[in-house]
Amino acid sequence: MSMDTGMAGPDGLKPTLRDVARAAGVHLATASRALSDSKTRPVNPRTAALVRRAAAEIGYVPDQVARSLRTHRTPAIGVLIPDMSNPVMPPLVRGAEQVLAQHGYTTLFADTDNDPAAETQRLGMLLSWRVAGLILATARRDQPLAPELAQSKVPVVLMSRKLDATPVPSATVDESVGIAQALDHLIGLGHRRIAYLGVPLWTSAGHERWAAFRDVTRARGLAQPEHHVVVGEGYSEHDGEAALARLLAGDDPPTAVLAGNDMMALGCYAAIRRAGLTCPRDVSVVGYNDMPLTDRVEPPLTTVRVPYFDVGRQAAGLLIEALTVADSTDRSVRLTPRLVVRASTTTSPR
Amino acid sequence: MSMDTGMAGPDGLKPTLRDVARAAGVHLATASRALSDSKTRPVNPRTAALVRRAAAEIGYVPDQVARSLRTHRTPAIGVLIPDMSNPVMPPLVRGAEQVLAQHGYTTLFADTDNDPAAETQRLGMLLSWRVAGLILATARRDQPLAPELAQSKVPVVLMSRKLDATPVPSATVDESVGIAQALDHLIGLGHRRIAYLGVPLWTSAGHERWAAFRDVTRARGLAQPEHHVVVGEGYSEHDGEAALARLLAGDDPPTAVLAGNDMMALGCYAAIRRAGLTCPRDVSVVGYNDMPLTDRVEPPLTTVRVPYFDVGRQAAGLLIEALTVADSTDRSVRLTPRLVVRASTTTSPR
DNA sequence: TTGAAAGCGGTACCAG
DNA sequence: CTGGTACCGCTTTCAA
Repeated sequence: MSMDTGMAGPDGLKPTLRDVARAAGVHLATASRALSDSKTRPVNPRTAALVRRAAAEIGYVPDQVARSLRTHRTPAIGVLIPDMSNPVMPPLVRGAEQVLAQHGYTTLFADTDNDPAAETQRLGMLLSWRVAGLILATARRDQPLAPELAQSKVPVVLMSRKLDATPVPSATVDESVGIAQALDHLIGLGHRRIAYLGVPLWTSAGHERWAAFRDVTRARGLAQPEHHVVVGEGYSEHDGEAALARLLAGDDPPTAVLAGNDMMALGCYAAIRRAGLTCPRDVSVVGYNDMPLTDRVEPPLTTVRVPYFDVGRQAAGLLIEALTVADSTDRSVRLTPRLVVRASTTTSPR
Repeated sequence: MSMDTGMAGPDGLKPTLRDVARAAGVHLATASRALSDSKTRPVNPRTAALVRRAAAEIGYVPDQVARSLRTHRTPAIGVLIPDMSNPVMPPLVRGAEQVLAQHGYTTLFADTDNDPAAETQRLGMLLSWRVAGLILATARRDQPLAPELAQSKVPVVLMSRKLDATPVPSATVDESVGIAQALDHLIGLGHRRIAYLGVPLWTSAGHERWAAFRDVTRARGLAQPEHHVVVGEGYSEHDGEAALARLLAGDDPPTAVLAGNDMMALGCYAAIRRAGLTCPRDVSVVGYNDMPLTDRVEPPLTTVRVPYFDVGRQAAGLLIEALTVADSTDRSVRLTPRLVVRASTTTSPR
């Protein structure tokens, strides 16, 4: 009842700064300064060494929780991901985590499983931790930022996403470049009837790819029949297959297809095969994202390679900047994708 | 210079419990109890409602940092991953995060990039947060647990890994089942000269697969020439290709290959092609992990499907159990993989 | 350069 | 059932 209260004994609980101070024979405050060699408060080098040695000996690990409470600075960043099994996510997260850790930040990870309820729950979790900033890969183009975020002052950066209405800093990819490269490649091969099987428009990337397809085809003077542009709610292999199957059964089947992602492109392979045709001889196919193994399918997929790892790094970089630099104008970063030509595209049959 | 210090004004910084109490016209302590309706301390329902409404109105979010400091309970779990771009990792992480979040825990994520230095750094980070527990997917079979962990009392669970010496709870897969199924499949097809191109032995999974291969071949009475079992430091597609190329150029080339992972199996495809042979006609190939798109390569890969998502869920479950149940015997969980037969295997040519 | 002391935002024990 | 209050572990003024 006398020595068990705050008692962080040598072999009891985790050693605290007090234990270090006692072991080094200095005052608590001195120990603090010695360990966090603050430029502002000088400490006698010999004392500092003493303290540091004592700390090491008793295995002292500073308590980030206590520190955060006191300083109001929480070196932790929340990262919200819609679905980690989407192959574009791992490199994004990996890039972000790498940069964050480099700067001393801990990554608070949350996978929302594309579920709004889960997203709200996770967001509350992260916010209650008083994270210094947030990286969102979950934003939907047409939806506002969660109200909790809007009013809280936590800096937010969007990763591989953008918002229509609200200007939030973001690291994204210039989709129009990817689409233009893909289209010009096909056009160069003589294709004129090019279909677009897009991913849903509720992500900024999906919307931009779709818009770019329309813009570029128009700019190149391609009279694109409306029904050759199909964008639905799905983005799976099956969605790609179904969409192309319909077009191939129609009056004026396309000679080439640009898919909104690689899985849909692979679905096109199936549709082509099922129609008794061959890719690329009868129909050329271009994918998007260059996910792993797309170079190993048959035929190897021509696709747009997107530097997601760098997008992740940049997103983290933007956030760090917003956290450190004072005036940090709301900057955004845009990276450039690149078409990778493989064997799923060839000259137009007609 | 005057209102930026600790000022938690109504429209200034984040509202605290004090603001809530004031708004509701009750005492700080009462507000605390009302919001965390603890079973032990009864609160008048009307008061509670009052407080909750006030909290909602001023947008109060409890400070997890302050709470943790006081309670010594930190609802956060550190998850250490060797490399998120390894296709087995995303489902593992996703599964773990899902369960952790379900139980109110925040996931502190760290990717060590397979770098020991980074691992130490990340571990320190997580430990300084006083995480309630740790999930490690980085453990190397033959290495002891990091000393920081050994002495700290933080519960640890290994995910998809095990340790030789130290008994640490783990969620893993019964590799011997996967290997046995693969081998029996090949043996059933008439193969007798079966090579094993393994992943490195420093993961428990790698070691177990290798050991299982030896055990099962012996048990089935297959006289396996030593040089048909090749295990090196690499596990890439190229490593698989090189290894098999060597065997195919030798005296007694195998008629079938069991690879330690899918990428190596795909490397085998290349080696076979390059040797002027055909898979599966001349050489059958079996992979391991069933990573995405292995069903779309040519020929579709026969491989062992491993339930990594569930392994992740189980790992988190074990940790939760250790955190809640008192006696929590150091349990471990072992899931069962399953061979998926596709087109890269067929009857032995001789 | 170091010691003393005041909290950060909560929780929980104690008294009323 | 509610009010008062001592802290959790650390940083940071203010004095000495």
